[in-house]
Amino acid sequence: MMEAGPGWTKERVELLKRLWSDGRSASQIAAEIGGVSRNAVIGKIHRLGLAGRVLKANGAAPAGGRRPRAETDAPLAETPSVLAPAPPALALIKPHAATPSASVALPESARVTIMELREFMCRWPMGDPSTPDFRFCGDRAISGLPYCTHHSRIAYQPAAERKRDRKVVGFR
DNA sequence: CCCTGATTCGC
DNA sequence: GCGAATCAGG
Repeated sequence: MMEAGPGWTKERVELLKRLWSDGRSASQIAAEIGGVSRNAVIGKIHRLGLAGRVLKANGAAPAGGRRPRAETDAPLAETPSVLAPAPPALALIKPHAATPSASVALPESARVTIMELREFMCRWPMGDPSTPDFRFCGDRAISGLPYCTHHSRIAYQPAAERKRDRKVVGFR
């Protein structure tokens, strides 16, 4: 008894396929199946030919991919960074009234001033820039993006998803 | 700082 | 075939 080395049995592969097609991430699947790492899951996915869950008709950038194992010391090319998400309505920061008032009641949970903003903090504006209680979200931002996961979803809503969600989000 | 999948290559 | 290490990117 006790299967010592549970390889990719039929059942495990089936579970893998089901979870993957269900939209679960590799790490989640790995945790679900157990005994395997996220890399193992991804590797198996590829060997099964299930990779590329979301195919882009445009044949967009391969997104990811290790270099051909050579020229490790290639000069860093400066990426143009064309991404300009344009925050909801933050374009009018008046120079006046930037003084922090003391009698302002604001939740201390993840809400920071511009001085407290760090690179990995969410820059989602909260409140009116002209009022003293103007703060930023301050939650942990996605690396490379100015917003946290929650606000990134709001800022970068895909056209397909935007159609369904017609709720006005507004800042808070 | 966290995460995602993609690829390579020794085993 | 397997998956850790590494890579690119959000």
